[in-house]
Amino acid sequence: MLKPPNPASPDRFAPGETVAVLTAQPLDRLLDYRAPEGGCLPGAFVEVPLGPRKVVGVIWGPGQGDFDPARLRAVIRVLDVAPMRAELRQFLIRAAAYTLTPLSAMLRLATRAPGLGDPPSMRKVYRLGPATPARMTDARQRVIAALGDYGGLAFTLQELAEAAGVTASVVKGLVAQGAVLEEDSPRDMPFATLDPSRPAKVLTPDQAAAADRLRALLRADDYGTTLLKGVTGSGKTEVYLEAVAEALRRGRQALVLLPEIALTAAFLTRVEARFGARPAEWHSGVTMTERRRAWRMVGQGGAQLVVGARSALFLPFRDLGLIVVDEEHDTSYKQEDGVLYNARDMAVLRASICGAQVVLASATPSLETWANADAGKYRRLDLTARFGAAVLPQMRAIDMRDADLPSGRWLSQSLQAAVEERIAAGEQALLFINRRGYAPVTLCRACGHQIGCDHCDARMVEHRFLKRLMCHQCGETKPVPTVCPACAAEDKLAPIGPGVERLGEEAAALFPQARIATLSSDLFGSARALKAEIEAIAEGGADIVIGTQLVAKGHNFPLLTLVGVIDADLGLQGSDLRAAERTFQLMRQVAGRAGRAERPGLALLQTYQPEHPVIRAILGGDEETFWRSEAAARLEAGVPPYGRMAGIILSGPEAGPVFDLGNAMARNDGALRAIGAQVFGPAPAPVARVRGRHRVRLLVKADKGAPLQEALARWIAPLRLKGDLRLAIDIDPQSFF
DNA sequence: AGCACGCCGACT
DNA sequence: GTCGGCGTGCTC
Repeated sequence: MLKPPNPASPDRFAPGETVAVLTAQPLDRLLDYRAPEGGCLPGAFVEVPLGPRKVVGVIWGPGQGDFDPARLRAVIRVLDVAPMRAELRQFLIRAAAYTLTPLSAMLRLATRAPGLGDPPSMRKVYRLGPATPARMTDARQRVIAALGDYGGLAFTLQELAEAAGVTASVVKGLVAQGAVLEEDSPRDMPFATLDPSRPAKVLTPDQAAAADRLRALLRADDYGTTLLKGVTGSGKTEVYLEAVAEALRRGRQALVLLPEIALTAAFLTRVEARFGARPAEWHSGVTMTERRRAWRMVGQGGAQLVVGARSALFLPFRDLGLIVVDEEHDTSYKQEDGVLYNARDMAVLRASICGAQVVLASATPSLETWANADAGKYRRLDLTARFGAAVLPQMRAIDMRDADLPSGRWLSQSLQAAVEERIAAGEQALLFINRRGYAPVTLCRACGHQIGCDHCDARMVEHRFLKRLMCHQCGETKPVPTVCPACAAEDKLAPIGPGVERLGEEAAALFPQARIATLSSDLFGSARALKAEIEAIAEGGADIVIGTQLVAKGHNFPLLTLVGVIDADLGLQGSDLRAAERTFQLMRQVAGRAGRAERPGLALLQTYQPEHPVIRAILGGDEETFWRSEAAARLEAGVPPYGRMAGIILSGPEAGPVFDLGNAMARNDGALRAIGAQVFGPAPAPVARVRGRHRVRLLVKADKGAPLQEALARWIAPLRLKGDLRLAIDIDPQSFF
C-alpha cells in the first residue's frame, strides 16, 4: 500500500530535488525522479522517462529515497495543465483504499483526458479590424456585419464564413486589407458563463421550501449529504438546479451525474433554460476535442457546471461545491470502468474531502441511502406533491392466474380493454416489459435443446429486428439456425417467452388501428435517433408505446395515462435480497410515467402472485413500510447496509484451476477470521462463463464496523496468480448470492 | 502496460 | 544448428 502524500510536502520542488512520481502504469508504488529544470509543484502533471518510453505522471510528494540516487532520471517536462489539487490526490488515495484498487488504476481514471501531453494548441480566430477595405463588396459587407452583430466575439474561419454566407477567400481578402484581424487564440475556450440570477421557474411551496434548505446548506461551504426524495413529476430537477445556482453564486463548481447518456440532451436543454448557457458535458458520447476542452476548463475554472456520467467524478475540479447524483438508486452507477466502484458512494467521499454538498435525488432511493437518512447520517427532503394538478397513478394488479391466455400471448383481457379505452380517448398507453429482443429462449421442440452462447453460460436471445440471436452477456450474435444444433431436427426451433419486439407484434395484431412505437436500446442506431423518437412520442406521435427499462428512466410523456406492466414478477424470483428492492423501484418508476400532465394515470401490473409482499407494497404505495421491512430483513441477514460484504471474482480460461484457487482461498481464511469475517463459496459466479472465461465467486461477510479492506488485503497478499488467472475484488457488491 | 530476457519445439 | 513461442521480471 502506498503512503499518503507527505503532509510536510513543500510548496515547490527545486530543480534536481528528488520527487516521488505516480504514473498510471500498473506498478503499485511511486518512483523517484529528479525535479526538472525550473522545478515543479506538488501535484504537477509531468512527463517522465520509464524504461524506453515516456509516460504521464503526477508529482506525488518528496522523493522516498529508496533508490540509488546515481541512477535517478529526471522529469522530462511539466505539462501545460493545472496541477492536481491535494483534494483530488487525497480522493484517489481514499478511493483506492476503499475499493482495494491500486492507486495507479485510480490515477488512470483521473488522467483519461485526450491530448493531456499536447503542447498548448492554438487556432486562428478572426475579429473586426481597424481598416476599411479599399473596395467594399456585398460579400465583404456581410462579413463585417456578422462580426459587428456579435460584438467583439471571435470567430473561426469556418464559423465566420458560414455566418456571413461567404467563402473563406472573402475573409482572407479582408484580412489582407486589415479590415479583419487574424489572431492566435487558445484552442480550448472557457464555457459560456452560466447566470444563476436568471429567473427560475415558479416553484410550488413544497419545492421552494426544499430549494431554500439546499441553498442554506450550500452557504455553509461544508460537506453534507441530502436525500432529495420526490415522486416522479414532483420537480426534483427544478429543486436541485436551485442548489446548483447557489453553488455558482458562491463561485464554486457543480457536478450533476446522470445514470444514462440518453438523458443528458434533455437535461442540457433545461440547464440552458435556467442559466442561459450550456454546461460542460462529460461522458463516452462526447468528442475527443470537447472532452479535452472540458477536462482543461474544469481544472482552470472555465467550466462552472459539468453534466456527466460517473467518470466525471474524477475530473480535476478547481473548487467543487456541489455534486448531484440524479436517480441515485440506478444500478448503472455501480459498474466497472476497469475499477469497481459505486459512483454514489464515491461522490459522497469526494464531497467529504473537498467540503461540498451532495444531493442524492430519487423517487425510489436505494435502501442504503434510505437507511443513511433514517439513521440521521444524511438529511432528507421530501417532495410530496406532483407538479401541477397531476396525482400519482392509481395502481392495480391483474391476477394472471385468472387471465387464461393462449400460449404465445401476454396481454390479458383486462389490460387490452384498458388500452382500447385510452386509445379511444386520444390518450397514450405504455406497455412495459423488461426484456430486450424478440424472445428470450429459442427451444427445439424435438429434443428440448435451448440455444446458448458459445462463449458464455447464457442463452441466446432472438432479435428479430437484427434477424439474429444475441448473447446479452458478451454481445456475440449468430444467425437463427433452421436446424437444431443438438438433434439436427429441421424446423423444430421455436421462440419461447416474450421480449419487447414480440410484444410489439402482439399489440399490432390486437390494435391494428393504433400507432405503435417500440422503444428498446437495440432498435436505434444512435442516441440521437432514440431522442428524436422519444420527442415524437411525447408530442403524440404514437398511441401505444412498448418499451424496456429505457422508458422507466426519466423521460416525460405528457399524454400517457396508462401503464401496463407485462410481467411484474420478473425479478422477484431467486433469493437475492436486492431483488425486492429492485422490483419495487422499477415498478414505481414505470408507474410514475402515467399521468404526469393534467390527466390522472392508471398503472396495471400483470402478476401471478398478487399476494407477494413486494407486489402488495407496490400497490399499497406505503413506501416507508416497505423500506422498513426490507431494512429489517437485511439487518436480520447481516448484509449491507447493516453489514459489510465483498465479492471476489476469480476467472480463467479453464474451470479447474479457477476452482482450485477459490478453494485454496476459502481454506486459508485466517486473515478474515481474525476480524470475525466469514467466507462463502467458491461457487460459480451468477454468469459462470463470460467471453470464454470461467468465473467463480467467493463472498466475504463481516460486521459493519470490521476493517474489511485491511483483512482482504492481508488475505490476498500472499497469492501468486499463475497463468491467465485473474482476481477482482468487488466491495459492496450489488448481489448478495 | 510495454518491453526485454530466457529457456524449449519445428524450420532453413 | 537457428527462429520464435510466451512465462517472468523490471521500469526511478
